[in-house]
This record gives sequence, C-alpha cells and structure tokens, in this order.
Amino acid sequence: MSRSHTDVPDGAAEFADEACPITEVLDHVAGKWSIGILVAAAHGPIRFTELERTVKGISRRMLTLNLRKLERDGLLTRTVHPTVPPKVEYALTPMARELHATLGELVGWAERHRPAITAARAAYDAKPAA
Amino acid sequence: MSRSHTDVPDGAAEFADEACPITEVLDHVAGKWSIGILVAAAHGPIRFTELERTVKGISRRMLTLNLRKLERDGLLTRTVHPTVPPKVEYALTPMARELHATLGELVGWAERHRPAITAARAAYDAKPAA
DNA sequence: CGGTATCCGGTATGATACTG
DNA sequence: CAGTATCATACCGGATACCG
Repeated sequence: MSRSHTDVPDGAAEFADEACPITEVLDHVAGKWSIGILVAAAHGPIRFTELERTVKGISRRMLTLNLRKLERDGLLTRTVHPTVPPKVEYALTPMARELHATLGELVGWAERHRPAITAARAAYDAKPAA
Repeated sequence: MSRSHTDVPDGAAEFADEACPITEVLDHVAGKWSIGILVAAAHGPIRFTELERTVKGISRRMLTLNLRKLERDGLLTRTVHPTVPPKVEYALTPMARELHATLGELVGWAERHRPAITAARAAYDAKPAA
C-alpha cells in the first residue's frame, strides 16, 4: 500500500507519513490467515499439522506461506526437532504476544459489533436506490 | 481472531468454527485500504478528493470500492450535499470510532515494533540457508 | 510429518477514459 | 467534484501431486 511519505496536510493527515511503513507492517497481520495463525499459536508451541487442523479452512500452501511470512517478520519462531517423524513447532515471539493482546481487542470489537454490521449490510442492500 | 463468544478451551482449538464470522468482519477492516481510510476520516468529515489525497497511493477506483464497503458495513456515513459542485462527505459512525481507538493500539504496536520487524526480516533474508 | 512444486481460477488493484 | 465503466494484470489462494 503505500500511502507514501510525501506531504501531509494537517487535518487527517500526518497519517500518511507514518502510515506508509505502518500499513506495511499491518498488512502482514491483516492477511486473511495471519491473525488466525497467531491466535492458534497463542496457546503455546503448535505443530504444523495442528495448525492445519486448527485454522481449518486454510490450505497447506497458504499455511506454509503465512508461516514463513510471520516467521520472517519475527512474529513466530520455527523450531525443528530432528526426530524421526519430523516435528516442527511454531511459537509466538514476545513481540507477537503483545500483538495478540491488541488483536484480542480487535476481535472483541468485531464480536460486539457483528450484529450491527450484519444489520447495516442488510439495510444497505435493502435500499440500494431508495 | 478467534475465540469468539465462548472462551478458549485449552488447546488452540474450536477456533475455526467460531472464527469464521469474526474473520469475515475483520477482513473488512483488514483490507489494504480500509484502515487508511478509517484513520483519514477519524479527524472529522472528509471529502472524496480529500481522501484521495490523504490516503495517497490509492486509486480512485479502490477508494470508491472501499468507501462503499465501509459504508455498507455501517462504519462510514456518506453525506451528499446537493450543491453545484458536488460535495460528498464521509464520516465515521460511532461504531467505527470505537474501532479507531483499537486501531490506534494496533498502529502503536506497529510503530513500536517496526524496527524489530525490519531487523527480523533482514536477519531472515540474510541467512536463508544458514 | 512437514513441506515444496505446479496448475489455475477469482479477486484486488491500477490505469485510463467518460459522465453528471 | 465525485464517481462510474472498462481493460489489463498481479497476486491470492485452492486443489493436486510429489519429496525428504
């Protein structure tokens, strides 16, 4: 995204300057699966297959990609146990744990307003031309 | 996100089932431009062109689409002033203002850890095979 | 078990042009 | 000013198959 780093009016603005890099970061946690993975891993180290089952709906491919992305961003640690049946565990980093708390609020907001949002959509769709 | 309305059992589990609706909601604010638009509008009613300039980087098309989506979700109100030069103002709904506060924390987190994330990426990219 | 590789469609986004 | 219409494209993400 990129709201750039150019000028910033005064009103709603100084957002742009700081938002650019911020959004870049946010986009990583804003992905379709990122939050789900983060939450799933919040309870402690979790294995690949576990994640696959927990974040039900995610494909192996997407799980891997997101896991790599989160790992790269320093939100998850990937620990490979050189055992016979491969065992890889993913765990949140301290930084991610902080995020998790904030995410909890976001989720709380979503839960609180889900009915309202659903209603708003219905209303909006009901009178498109009205 | 996840634990919806129940509490999280012990594992990371029944997350999937209940997360669905939550994710659906979150996905709307998690879009590439949603947060930017929301923040830009947080300072008060803002006009289309203003948004176009503030959320710099966004195309007119995406602005419109996101604006509609946010309006449909009941996060933004669209007020058309029947003046000669069309004037349309977008403002946050109370529900969105609440979200804004939470978003602020998310942004705060992003700001606090941006350096760490950047460093993590650099480190990750530096020793891929190491 | 834990991935990686490939094929493929749907959507998000960008660029451009036109309109009320 | 505030969109809408259209076109082309990049990438997301699912399904499937193969590998260490």
